[in-house]
Amino acid sequence: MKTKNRPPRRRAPVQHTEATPGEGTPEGSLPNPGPEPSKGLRSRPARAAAGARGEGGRRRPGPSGPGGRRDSSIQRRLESNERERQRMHKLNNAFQALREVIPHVRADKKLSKIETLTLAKNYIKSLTATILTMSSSRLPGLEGPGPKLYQHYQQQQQQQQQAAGGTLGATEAQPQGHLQRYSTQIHSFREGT
DNA sequence: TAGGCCATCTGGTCCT
DNA sequence: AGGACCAGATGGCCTA
Repeated sequence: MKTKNRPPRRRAPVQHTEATPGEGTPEGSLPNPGPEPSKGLRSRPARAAAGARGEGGRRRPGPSGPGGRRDSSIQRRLESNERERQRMHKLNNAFQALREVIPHVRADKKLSKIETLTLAKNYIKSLTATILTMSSSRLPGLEGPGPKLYQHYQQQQQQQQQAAGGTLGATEAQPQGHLQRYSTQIHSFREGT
């Protein structure tokens, strides 16, 4: 496993799309839709030139005709790109928030996304097991062949695993239920109910 | 230099 | 209809 201790990289949005690559539109000559750091974005390094060469992004199969897209189509694409960028930024923020709450050994190294998810899953599993074990051990009348609550939990896990074809971690369903309830609560609070 | 990770673009599909 | 979501493609950056 490699170390990934590097400053966060950020790329400039490639604001192009109207001209087909190599079709006479000079790099960066596209209409700049407003000032660069618009829409609350922090400054992003310039990389606008890349787009005209088809960098970062699927190449279009070919020019659908001379001149490329219509202006309205270009505008929609640019807006869509911006939304996608924002969406990915939000996703990355969520990853960062997750990194900050999972304890891990390599505190000096940034966890990759896959590592973050894997650790989070295991962390939740261990916490769940701990809670169940502790709570069942403190409940009266649960002596006998182990904590019944935990047994029930394990049974659930097995059933879910079978239902999912054994490909998914069984614990996914459990936190989602909690999230669902939490989300419902948030909405209730917002609406003052 | 290869491989891992990532940001971005893009078109398709789903959802509201 | 428009936005969100998704997955493929591409290239940059970084480390071993």
